Amino acid sequence: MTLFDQSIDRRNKTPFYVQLANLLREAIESGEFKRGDSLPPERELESSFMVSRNTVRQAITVLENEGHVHRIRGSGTFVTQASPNPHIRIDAFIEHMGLLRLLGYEPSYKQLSNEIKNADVYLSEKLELKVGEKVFFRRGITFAGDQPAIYTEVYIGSSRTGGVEPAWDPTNKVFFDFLEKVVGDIVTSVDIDISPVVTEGELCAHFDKPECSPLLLLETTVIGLHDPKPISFGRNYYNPEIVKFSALRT
Amino acid sequence: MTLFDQSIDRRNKTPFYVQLANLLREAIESGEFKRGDSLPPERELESSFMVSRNTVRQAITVLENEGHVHRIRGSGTFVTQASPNPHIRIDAFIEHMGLLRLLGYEPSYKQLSNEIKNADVYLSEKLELKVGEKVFFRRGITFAGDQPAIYTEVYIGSSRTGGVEPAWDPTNKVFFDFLEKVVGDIVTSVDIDISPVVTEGELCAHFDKPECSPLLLLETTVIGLHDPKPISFGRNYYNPEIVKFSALRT
DNA sequence: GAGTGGTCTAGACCACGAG
DNA sequence: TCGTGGTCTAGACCACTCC
Repeated sequence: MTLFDQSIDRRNKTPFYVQLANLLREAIESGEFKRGDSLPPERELESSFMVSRNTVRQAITVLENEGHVHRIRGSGTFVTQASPNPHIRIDAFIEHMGLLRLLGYEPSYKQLSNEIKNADVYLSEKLELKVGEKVFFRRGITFAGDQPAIYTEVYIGSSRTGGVEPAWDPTNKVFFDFLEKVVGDIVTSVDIDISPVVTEGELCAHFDKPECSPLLLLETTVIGLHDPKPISFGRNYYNPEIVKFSALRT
Repeated sequence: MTLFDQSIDRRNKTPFYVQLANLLREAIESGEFKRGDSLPPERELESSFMVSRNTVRQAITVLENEGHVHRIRGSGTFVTQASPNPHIRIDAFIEHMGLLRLLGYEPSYKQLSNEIKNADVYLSEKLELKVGEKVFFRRGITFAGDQPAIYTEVYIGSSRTGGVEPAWDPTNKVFFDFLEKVVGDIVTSVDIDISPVVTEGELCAHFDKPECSPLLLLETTVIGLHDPKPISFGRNYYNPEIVKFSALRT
């Protein structure tokens, strides 16, 4: 089944450009187009798939943003890479359970505590609220099988929940869904600060590691749609033996 | 000078959508549109700036990819955030000297060595060449003022340079230009693996830190246009006190 | 129902790369 | 000079949100 044996399903509600991007991606991943090969020119795809050139360009843009291809004006569109590595794109919008499942693990979550705190100076800056204001705090460990993979601390300002204590429903495993329900807002973006840290104190026990083992810390600020104030601030410590992150510069 | 006081310069060779994106970005950064505000609807921008709606959409897509705005179908386009933090986007295409300059430091580079090695198994996989094949190796430290900021090791397969030893011209400070000249290829993308490590042995001396201090390691594989084989593989250790990375999930 | 962003078309001309 | 991707236009209809 090569690329041109297939076509766009015009009755399918999936946008044409998404369908075409999928076909092209499959052709790349199946090896029909190898690294360094050029893709068929846009005008050829246009006539072959009976769509407008803009639609073709939209499809190729999808692949470009994924890092599958790059375009050279005057020359063509070329297959970049496709190094299938067991790494998670650090800019991917994925929550912890799904992430570990993607890496082939059986994930589980163990809650360590769930309390009400008062915001200190650092937190008040991160969540844009007053020092001393009530914040809901939850922390826990996500396991990959029986290995501790991620230690998480999350803070949610009580003003964002209307003062209501967030009820974590264990049947609802998707953190962002939980967050959206709790604050009644839609998550639009997550700011991430990346830093390396070492295990010390409590962290050693959580990760069952000696002192001074490296961990990756991602500090996440979740931004919502309706209220410009951050929805939550969290610290996520990743066991580098289990969760490996990657990025791509193009 | 508000947004609608300005217009697109049609004699300017800068694409209209770039000009419009710049105007919108300035309006956001100047505070004319605050976080959570909605941008003017696309059809209003279309008529105000006398461009087609596609061009307006292209401009807004630029801002969206930068994380400045996000779109909600049926509602509008909203200013996300532009948390002005002194962090470097990890997916930004910037080399070390420019990066440190951006952070307000006076950068300098000190070469530690420049040698020819034979590829070990790990390198042979990364550079896609045979074990034992000749590789050029260079390592050094980039300083931020007088503080060590980045320790770098770079490997370039000798087959990619035609066997010629790369001559690092100290007047040419931009690494990618150097790389492109050396291998006669165009850099198209850089794969990055992100991991936390701790100082040990030689690294302690390079960074003037005690053992077990955290460092961020970015392993970079540089991909070129014409030859699908990687151009270079490098290890970059960042002092987290000086270089802070961020990412954005949208 | 009115207004918003999302998709799509069928053209056009320009800028660049390579032969 | 020719083929490529880059930009741009002026429409059209759909899907969704909000009133």
